[in-house]
Amino acid sequence: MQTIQTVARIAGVSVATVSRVINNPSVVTEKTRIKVEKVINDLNYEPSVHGRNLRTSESRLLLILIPSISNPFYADIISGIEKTAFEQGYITFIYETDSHHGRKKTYSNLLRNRLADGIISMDPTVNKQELFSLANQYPVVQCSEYDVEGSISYVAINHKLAAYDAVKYLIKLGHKKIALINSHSKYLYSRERRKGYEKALNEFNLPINTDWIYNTQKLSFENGQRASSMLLNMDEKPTAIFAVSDILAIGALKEVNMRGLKIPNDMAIIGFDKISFSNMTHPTLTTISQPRYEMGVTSATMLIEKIKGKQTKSIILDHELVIRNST
Amino acid sequence: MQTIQTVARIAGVSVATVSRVINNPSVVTEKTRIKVEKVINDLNYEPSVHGRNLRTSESRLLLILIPSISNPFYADIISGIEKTAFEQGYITFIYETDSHHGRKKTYSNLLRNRLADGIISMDPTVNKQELFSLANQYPVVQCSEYDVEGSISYVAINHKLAAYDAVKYLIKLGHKKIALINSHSKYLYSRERRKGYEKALNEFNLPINTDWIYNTQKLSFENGQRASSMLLNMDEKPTAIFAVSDILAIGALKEVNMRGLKIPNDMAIIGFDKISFSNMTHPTLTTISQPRYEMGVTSATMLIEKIKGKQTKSIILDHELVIRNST
DNA sequence: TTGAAAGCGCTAACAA
DNA sequence: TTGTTAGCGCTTTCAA
Repeated sequence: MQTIQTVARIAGVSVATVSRVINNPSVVTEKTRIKVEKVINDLNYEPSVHGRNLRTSESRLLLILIPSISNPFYADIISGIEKTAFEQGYITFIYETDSHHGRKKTYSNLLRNRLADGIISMDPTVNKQELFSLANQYPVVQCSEYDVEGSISYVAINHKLAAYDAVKYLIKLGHKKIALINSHSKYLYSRERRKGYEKALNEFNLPINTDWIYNTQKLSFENGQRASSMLLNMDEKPTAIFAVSDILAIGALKEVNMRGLKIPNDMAIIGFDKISFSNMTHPTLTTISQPRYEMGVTSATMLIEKIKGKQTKSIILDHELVIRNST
Repeated sequence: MQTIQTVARIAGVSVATVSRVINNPSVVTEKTRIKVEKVINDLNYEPSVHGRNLRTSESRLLLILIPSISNPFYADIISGIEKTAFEQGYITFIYETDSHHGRKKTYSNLLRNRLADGIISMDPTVNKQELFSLANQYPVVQCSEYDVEGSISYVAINHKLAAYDAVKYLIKLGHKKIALINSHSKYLYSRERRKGYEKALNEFNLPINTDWIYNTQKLSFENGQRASSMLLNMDEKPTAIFAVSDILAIGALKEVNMRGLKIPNDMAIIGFDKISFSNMTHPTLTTISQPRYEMGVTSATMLIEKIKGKQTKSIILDHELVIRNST
C-alpha cells in the first residue's frame, strides 16, 4: 500500500505539501503541484480513508436504510444514490432493517461511531423517534418515505395526487365501481393515496363504498390475489381495481385471469411503482411510475449537501401514469 | 463520540486494558473485565473502525461485486452475505460494475486502499485478469460465477447437472423436441448448461437440433420473447423450451400466451433461478432453484475465513427442480 | 510557499 | 495482570 510518505519522499517534498496538493491545491506553486501530481499518478496513490477519517472524523461512507433488498422497488433508487455518491467521492452501503430486526445495536451506532457520514432512510417501518433524534445530531434524509410531523428533509412524490390521477383515469374510461387495494393505514403514503382515491370519486359524485376498500398488512402477491378474490366474490363487484403496488396488482391480475375473466373488459387494473415485471404480465399492467433513479440521485445530492453543512429543502418529484393493456 | 480514553478514565484503568477486554478478554481478570464491560455498556461504546483499522490495517468491510442491483437474482444472495458478515462484525457494501463502467479507478483500488478486507465477486463480465491478479494479493471469492482456470475459490451449483435434470424431466414427460434458450457462450455457466442439455438428449438418443438452440446477448424479457417467437415460427416447432433464466422463460411464456397457445399442452417451459416472479406468472413457471441465500451465507463465511488466513475450498451446493404449472 | 510536528483512536510490544 | 508508549496515515496549525 502506498502512503503519503512514499509520495512525499519520491516527489522530494514534505507530506504536508502532498496533502495540500490533494486537498487545497491552490496554495501550492504550480511547479510543485505538477511534480507531486505526477508521482501520485505514477504510484496510483489514493489517500487512506482511515488515516483521513481519523483526522477529520468524516468517513465518506453513506448508509442506506431499506427494509429488504429483495424488494425491486428500491433497486433503481439505490443505483441513483450509488452513482451520485460515488461521483462525489462517497461510498454507500446498505443496511437491511428486516434482517437486523431485534438487534440491540442498530444502524444508529454506525453513525455515532462515525462509520457513516449520513443516512438515507427508505424504511417506512423504522422507529421514528430514533430517527428523529438521530437527525438532530447527524445528517439524515428520507427518500420515498417521509413524515409530516418530523423535520427531516425528504425526496418523494405527491402520493395523493398520484392516486387521484390513477382513479380519475379509470373514471374517465367509464368505470363507476372502483376498488382500492391499499396497504396498512399506519403508513403515510397509504393514507395519502386513499385521500387521492376518495377525492377523485367525490369529484365525479361517485359514492365511496368501503366494501371495496381492502387493506393488507404486506405488499405481497398473495395478498393481492386474496383481495382480488374477495372482491370478485361480492354480489356487487367492482369493475376496476386500483392497487397501491404492482405486486398487489399482479396478484389481483392473476386471480382475475384464473377465473377466466378478461382484462381489461371484465376488470381493469392499475398498479403502482412500474416495477420491471409490470411489463411482463399478460396483459401488461397500467401503473403509476415514480422517478426512482432520480429520487436516488436527488436524495444522495441532498444528503451530501447536508453533510457539508448546507440547508436542504424537501423535494417533490413528478409521477407519471403509464397506460398499458390492463385498463 | 465516545472513545477508548473515556471508557478507560471512567473505569479507572488504562486504555490498553479496555482494548484487551474488547479483543482478548481472557488475559484480563474477571473483576477488571466486568468493571470495564459495565462502562462499555453504559456508554454504549463501540471502537472506532478508523482508529482500529489504521492500526491493524483491516477495515472489517466486505465488498460485493455485482453487475446490477436491479437483477432480482442477487437479492437473496446479498441478504445471506449481509447477515453472515454482520454477525461476524463485518459490514458489506455493494459495487455495481455496470454503473461504474469505463471508470479508471475501479473496485480494485478499494482493496488496495484497504477500504475493504476482501471481495465477493458475482460479476460474470468482470475482467478476469484483473480479478486473478487481485486474488494473488487479497482475499477474493467468487459466488455463483466461477472460472475453472483460475485459483479463486468459489460457491456455485453444478450447472451441467442442473440443466441435465431439467431436460431429463422434460424427456420423461414425453417431450422429444426440446429447445434451449441460452445466454452467450462466453459464460462458463452457459457452456456448462448446454453440456447438460446435450447430455440428457444423448442419453435418450434424441438428436441435437441446433436450430432449436438460441443464444442471447442479454438475459432479458424481450430476448426471451424474441427467441420464443422464432421457435414458434419454425416449420418443425419444439414442444418444450428450457431457458437458462426465468426472465427469458417469462418472455417465452408471454409470447406463447399471446399466440393463444396453451401452456403446458402446446408448449412446456422450464426456467432457471426461481426468482419470485416465476411464481406469479400465468401459469406458474417450473424452474431450477439455486440455494441463493445459502450461497450468500457460504461465500461470506468463506471470504471471512480467507481474510483470517485460512485455506478455503470451493463448494458446490445442491440445486432443485421446482415443478409448477408450465410443464 | 513550504516544512515540522501534533494528534485523531486504536492495538500491541515492552516494561513493571 | 496491568500500564506506558510508539506508531498506523492523514490533515492542519504554527513557524520559517
